[in-house]
Amino acid sequence: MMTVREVSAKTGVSVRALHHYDKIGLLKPAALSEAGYRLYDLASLERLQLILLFRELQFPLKDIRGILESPAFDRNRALDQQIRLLKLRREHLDNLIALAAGIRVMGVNHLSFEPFDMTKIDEYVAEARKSWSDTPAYKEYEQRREGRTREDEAALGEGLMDLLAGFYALKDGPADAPEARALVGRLQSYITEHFYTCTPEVLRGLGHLYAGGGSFTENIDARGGEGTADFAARAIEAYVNLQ
Amino acid sequence: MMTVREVSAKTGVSVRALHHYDKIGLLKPAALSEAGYRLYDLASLERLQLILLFRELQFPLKDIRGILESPAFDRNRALDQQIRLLKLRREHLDNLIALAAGIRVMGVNHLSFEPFDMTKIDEYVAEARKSWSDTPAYKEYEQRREGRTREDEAALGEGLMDLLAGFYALKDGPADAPEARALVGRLQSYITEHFYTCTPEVLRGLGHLYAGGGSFTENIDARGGEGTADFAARAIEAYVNLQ
DNA sequence: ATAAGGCATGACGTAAGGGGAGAGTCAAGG
DNA sequence: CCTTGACTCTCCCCTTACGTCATGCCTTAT
Repeated sequence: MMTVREVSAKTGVSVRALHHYDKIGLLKPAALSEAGYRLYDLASLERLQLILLFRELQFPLKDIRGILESPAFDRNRALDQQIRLLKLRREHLDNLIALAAGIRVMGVNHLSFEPFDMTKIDEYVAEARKSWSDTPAYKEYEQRREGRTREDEAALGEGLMDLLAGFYALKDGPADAPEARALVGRLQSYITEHFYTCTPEVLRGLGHLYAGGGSFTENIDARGGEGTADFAARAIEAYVNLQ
Repeated sequence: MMTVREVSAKTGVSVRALHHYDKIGLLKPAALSEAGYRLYDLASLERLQLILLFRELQFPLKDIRGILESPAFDRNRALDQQIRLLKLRREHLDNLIALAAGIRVMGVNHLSFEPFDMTKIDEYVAEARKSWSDTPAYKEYEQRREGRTREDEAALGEGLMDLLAGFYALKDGPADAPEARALVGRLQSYITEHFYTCTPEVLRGLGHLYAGGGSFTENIDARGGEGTADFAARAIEAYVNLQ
């Protein structure tokens, strides 16, 4: 667990920015100390890395949050888009270099504004953004998120984590045990009720997300116990297959 | 003469941005129509091109204004710096591409924040900025500009242009005629009084600027008449050489 | 135990415009 | 001559992503 200053030193992100990211819900600390100090873990760093990658491409922080929390989020697809965008911007820079060099040698007469044209990049950004936010599930999620305060959100998150932690007690039984299936059912209802309509497909996606070895896995295991996320994923898989 | 809309179409800069650049004195229209419409000419476009080049590198608009108006401004030096900076940024992008690709194939375990590090670029920017603003003449100029309103500035600019236009009447005589030398003297006093201490060296630099074929030349000739800027430059040269 | 430094919250400031209101202006057609 | 629609002007408030204090608690080393 690292304090703000340590994270800042490791990542180059200012302490103030971390405060900001916390406030807008983009990067919440993994825990709070007794005194209310923000404490971050490796999962936080991982998420921060992705945040910086999107930020580097001028994505609005709100969008980054939306993307990272999207039920459709797929790291590899996101990275592929990032790479494509970065390459577009590199091309853009090449054009600018050529322009500057052109002015340098040809003098004032060389008037040209195409190199400043960002429409291609902007279009790709818009397209990428749409590809993340255009699913009905995401729109629903966004909409519901509107009218909630930060406390509401925290409480809802707690509720979700509590449900997930419940898988720990069952993790030595079969993934399709009645208790496990019941818990998955409650999970699905909870998500549908508070976040977005949780279809079997979405549920299956969540299962993969939970067991994927990333920050979700860590957070869930930190709450329930080692293996919780993995069992939850298997229980979800079994549940969906038996629907 | 083009209206805001036309400039916007040609350059991709929004109308609102042109308003903004006008308000902060970064790019004033070449003229105003009867009704107060902003009218731009080729010299405006030329200046706008440089503005965009600096803006692309995240220079604050205030700094861009300072640089373009600096008595030490040298387009070629500026362009060389721009090219260097653009290349640094391209390197930065290359690093980011490598990082994204690395995460893509190596998964979550690949935690690294160096590619986000901008200190090298920031340092070069700071250095470049200093190289423009660190001359005593520039500092003086900046300081005097502080306490003036937009009207003050416009009036002072008018006064300067009036003086320069005065060279037109003398342009068929010798560059070192007594009238020409007197006018250069008044020009020097005017600049020293209202802008910055106009040493002979600075004066010579201004002469080159006026006759360089850029926006200065055009503006001066538009005010005085064809050949005004060129004669002014020659008169200044003669004046300085005879000091 | 006392000072120094880290941390928190809150309020305000900033840059570079965006967006819209309300009003004047210009060119073309009826 | 008048109207209409497209432009333009000047306020003025809004936004994003933080920077910058101010003020006060927390923690740690001496």
